[in-house]
Amino acid sequence: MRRRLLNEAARVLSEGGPAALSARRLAKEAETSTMAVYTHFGSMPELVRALTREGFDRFLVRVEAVARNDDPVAELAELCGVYQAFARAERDVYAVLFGGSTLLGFTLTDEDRAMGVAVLRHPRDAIRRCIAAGRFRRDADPDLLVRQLFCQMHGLAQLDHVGYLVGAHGPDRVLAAMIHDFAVAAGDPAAAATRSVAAGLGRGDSPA
Amino acid sequence: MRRRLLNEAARVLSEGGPAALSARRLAKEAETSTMAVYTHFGSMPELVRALTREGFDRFLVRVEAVARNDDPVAELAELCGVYQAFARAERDVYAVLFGGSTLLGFTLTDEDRAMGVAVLRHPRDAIRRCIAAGRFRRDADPDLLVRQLFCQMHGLAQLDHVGYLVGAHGPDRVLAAMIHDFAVAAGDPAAAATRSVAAGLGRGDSPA
DNA sequence: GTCCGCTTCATAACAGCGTTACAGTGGGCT
DNA sequence: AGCCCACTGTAACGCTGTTATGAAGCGGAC
Repeated sequence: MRRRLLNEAARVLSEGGPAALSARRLAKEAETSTMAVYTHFGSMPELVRALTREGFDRFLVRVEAVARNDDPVAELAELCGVYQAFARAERDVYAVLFGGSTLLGFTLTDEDRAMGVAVLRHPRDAIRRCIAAGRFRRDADPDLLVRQLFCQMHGLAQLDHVGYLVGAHGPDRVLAAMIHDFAVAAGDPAAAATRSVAAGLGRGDSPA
Repeated sequence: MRRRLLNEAARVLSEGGPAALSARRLAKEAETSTMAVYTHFGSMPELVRALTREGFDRFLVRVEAVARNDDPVAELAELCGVYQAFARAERDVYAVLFGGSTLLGFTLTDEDRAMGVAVLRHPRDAIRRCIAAGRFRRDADPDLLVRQLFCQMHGLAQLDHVGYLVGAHGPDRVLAAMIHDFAVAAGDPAAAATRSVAAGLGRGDSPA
């Protein structure tokens, strides 16, 4: 029943948006009563918490699927592409994980956020390899840089979601430019950055 | 009454957060009945819309208060500082303006978003002056760059709000680094960028 | 002055929400 | 068999946004 409630919750959320997620709606979809929510989760916010944990897991799976290769800048670009692809594929879940969406009063705990921070290990390692490979400056600070990149990726994902990135330059164009400029500012030659970004974003699922 | 309801709404929102904003609570605070909301606004979402319009206005006032000076990169940095200061001063309003917060079912219309996009005119003009002054590359695209900067500013503001920017490097450090790297990638020499960012963020209200 | 019309507000109600108290109901273990 | 415990259906409480209804006040016309 627990599994079934979570599955229905994910389905209702993706099909009907955050407003459609209610205890009574869930009970109807799962062919049970609202009590099932309280025996298995305790409250609706706790059910949402379970949803976020699965969301973090799926996010981590995508990120870990990025293969290590001999061009760390391309690898970093691919990680960014995966980030955007996840944000688009699971808009409403992403909004809860990183966008501050409360969704029935649920708010992230420090422990929840730790799961999000844990994902940053991968881009930070990629940045370290960029430094080791001589692409980024030797005195660059991976911890600071990964935070900057995190802000850029989240800002892009959410502004796109909310509808602010319409017009001349779409989100894909902005994404490529941001990664390119990020690498250049970190020390990568412009031509090399252009090549690696194209290679990284071309690999795997396009965020489009 | 209309004014009074809006004032009380802004107060309740800032004091009690989004969850505290309800028609009955508003009616009690403004010493009237819930009907007042419907005669003056039609619905609660429409009242929220009125709140957002005032939010956009206050945002624009802050941005327009940034004085033009002979260092366009510093001016750009100051604009970024003002952006962060506004996001922190009016967290919940900002979350509705740019963060996709629904707040009683309200969602932005294209017209609403146009008010947000209008604010971007100022940083875009600053970027143009950076190009004209020879600080940024002559072939830089202001429209693309301002979108990149927008993403960075929003990502920083919201990740800070949600609580993801704790630890070694706080939001102020990340902000300075992002603007610096943004300028460097656009063509500004690192030393000049460092100086201008320090000057721009030092001016006016600190985002801290 | 008196009446009309219009705006505005108070009361009460409806449907929905999360949540809870209570009364089973079923299956597994002794 | 008997017992216990996890589970669930029903109904209710207090909250939400919203609406129907009626009353009150105000401004202008005659």
